[in-house]
Amino acid sequence: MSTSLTIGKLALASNVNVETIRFYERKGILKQPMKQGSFRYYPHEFITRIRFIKRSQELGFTLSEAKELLDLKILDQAKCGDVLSKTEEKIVEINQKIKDLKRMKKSLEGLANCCEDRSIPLSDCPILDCFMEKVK
Amino acid sequence: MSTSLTIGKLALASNVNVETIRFYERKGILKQPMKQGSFRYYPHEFITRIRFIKRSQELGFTLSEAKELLDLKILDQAKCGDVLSKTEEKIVEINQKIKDLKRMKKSLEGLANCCEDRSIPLSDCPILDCFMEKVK
DNA sequence: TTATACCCCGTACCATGGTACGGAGTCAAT
DNA sequence: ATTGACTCCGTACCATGGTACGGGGTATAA
Repeated sequence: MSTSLTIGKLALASNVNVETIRFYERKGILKQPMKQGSFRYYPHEFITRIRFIKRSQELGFTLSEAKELLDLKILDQAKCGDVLSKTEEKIVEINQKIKDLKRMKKSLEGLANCCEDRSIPLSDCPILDCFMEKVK
Repeated sequence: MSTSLTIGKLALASNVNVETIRFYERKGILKQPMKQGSFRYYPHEFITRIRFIKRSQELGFTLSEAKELLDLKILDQAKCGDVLSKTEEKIVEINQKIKDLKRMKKSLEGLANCCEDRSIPLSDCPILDCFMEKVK
């Protein structure tokens, strides 16, 4: 039927691997589509769903978080605040990650400053001692 | 012998799991220690080595990168610059990650601003449309 | 000497996000 | 009707960083 896509067409249209779609189904992230015989047939809406999942990943959500968001989107029993809450939690999480990375970076920079001459033997250079300094 | 540690004592002293030490050995991150019979006996130096690995992880290095650093440290054929290079590469990598996270954060914040009333139904709220906006 | 705490090894399992493969079935066009 | 492309399912495998388990051997102290 013209309104349905086989898994291969869906994969092509949403720019993912066929195996990825099957993987998402096994994980319950995409719901099982109608089957005619043994073949899956997807409405075009699934293209949007897969793009939604990919977009969620780009925004830092895991697949199971993407599933939660998609469930809200589909079931449509949800309030705006439900998505907003998840978004705000993710922002907090990202802020924490940025903080951690900045701390690492600072330590690494301090470490790099331990060494003044790149050519001297490691044993005569304090860099590895700096490595073992306590975390700030 | 008093100068050697069994795997359990080493694990205790370096604050990791026994299984973790065996895992590091299988992965070649820690070299095989002397064996008396079938038992592993570790010089105290291994405590420092494991702490070094853990510290490397805290600084954002993967286990295989930690192995490379540890190899430099142990073989001691290395110049200061060898460690410095890896450190500088890691700083670049971390900067990229920070950049990515900031981009995500910005998108999420923009997304959060799409919604003015948390209590309205998701279907009447533009938040999920904002979700599908193109990546800036 | 015997209890028991520790250690051995191999293997399986966890999460995360997929990819790959092989043998069989099916669909569609020529 | 046959071929070739596509799909089916189950399972294994990849990386990353471990944890858990089970059946056996050993070291040590009372």
